[in-house]
Amino acid sequence: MAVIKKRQDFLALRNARRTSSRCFLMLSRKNPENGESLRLGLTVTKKLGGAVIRNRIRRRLRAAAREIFPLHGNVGTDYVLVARKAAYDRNYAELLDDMKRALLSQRRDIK
RNA sequence: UGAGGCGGGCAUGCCGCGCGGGUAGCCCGUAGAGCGGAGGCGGGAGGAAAGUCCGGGCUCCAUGGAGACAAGGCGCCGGGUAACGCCCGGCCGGGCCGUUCGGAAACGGGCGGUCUGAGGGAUAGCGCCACAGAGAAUAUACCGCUCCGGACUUGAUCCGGAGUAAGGGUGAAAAGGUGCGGUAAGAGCGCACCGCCGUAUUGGUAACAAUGCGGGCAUGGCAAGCCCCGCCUGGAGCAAGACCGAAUAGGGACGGCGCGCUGGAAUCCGAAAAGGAGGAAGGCGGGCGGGUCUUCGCGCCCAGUCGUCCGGGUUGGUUGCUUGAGCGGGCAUGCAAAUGUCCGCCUAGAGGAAUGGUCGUCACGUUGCAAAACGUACAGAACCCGGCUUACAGACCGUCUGGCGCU
RNA sequence: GCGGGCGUAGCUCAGGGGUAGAGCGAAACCUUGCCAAGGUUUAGGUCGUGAGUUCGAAUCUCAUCGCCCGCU
Repeated sequence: MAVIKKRQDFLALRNARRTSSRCFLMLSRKNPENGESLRLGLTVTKKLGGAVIRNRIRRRLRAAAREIFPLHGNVGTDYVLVARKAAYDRNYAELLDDMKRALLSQRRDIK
């Protein structure tokens, strides 16, 4: 699972399919350059808090993505998660569940 | 026993699965490897990492000297330090407390303790000091006080003149204070004490202090108003900078055409010291040279365009990148900050950026009979140090202060 | 990383040591058959917060909080 780094790549997702959840907003877009792998980008804005809070949110989302994406993610797709405040202290099991639902929802849209 | 102040260090630990970096060797993949994979091993945020308020190191840029100006900062003295606006010690001022002396008291002085101060200069100059008040920096006669003259209504009267800063009142501030003398009433007018100014001596490295002598006192406050004096400061910042290096636009060299003013060399044409072609060096002028200006120098530039050839910068990669004014301990010097010396130790180096979830256990706190539940601050390195400032749950150690209880 | 600016009435802003102001808005009244416009009057302020300098601070100084902007 690769990481989206460039600003341009993030901007490409601006008008993509979006699925809202309590902890995040998920955006996804088919990217033919990816081949058999998928890419993930995280957006955690300064609005959510200081460095400590932002780091924690980033880590939790990343840890959850490591578990869920290989099982339910769509190959050859760029995903971006825009974090929301709830990601800071939401129960971890619920966070995993949210992410799974979001991915399945996105998959259904493709079909 | 329970509070508060000050100082010091600590900042839940352990285990398993994950995450990022490193790694001698081994195994697998591969034609092979310095590449990739698996496992093992070792290590992985702070006291403030924060704010970016100061001071440095480091790196690059800038042309060298002299002078002036500007801008900004600092400001008692001595020491510490790489340096500082920081730290330590002292001086002086201010607040509070205690004690003592004088006094009827108010209050004033001495000594001690403690807290605290952006603490040079206000007789270098300029400026400001609202309102109130008679008068506010060349001080000032409103009510008063005193004396003299006059009036007639002969009195706690009125008018005029002179003297007077002791009293009233205003104000943040009324131009030394208190007391005695003195006087028409008063006044440093005179005297004593305190304060102030000057000066000498002594003590102290010094700030300054003590004492003597002289001076009736001339010198209101504000410089975090302008300013004066002394001292300091070149600019940018690791996105600095270095190396490797795609495409495309741009750069350099050579040649052609062409090129501010002046100047005219070599060379060529010509028989020629005539004339012509030719245009170099130099001069002048202009521009740039990291705050500005002046002066003396210095360096670079004063077109472009076409053709040929050549090497450098942006994306990316590598590096800078962690051994350092380092940390711990002992000893010595010093009141201390700190310094010296010896021994030991190596403790993050990421790059859209590593620590999350959870099981159990441990510590503390709250709730609860208990089981247990919940909570554990402020907060995340980004080149590195020294400070300052701000945020902060909790418990620990040392020290000081007064309270209550017991002996 | 480096640098700059702002914070004053409900809103937009003046005031740069001496009693906090203007415009718009709000409220009441007048005017009108009613509304608008117009007129008169009134209320409304920890001057972001905390210290310091000063007799006196919105103003000067320092610290702090929040917001905005620029350069690389």
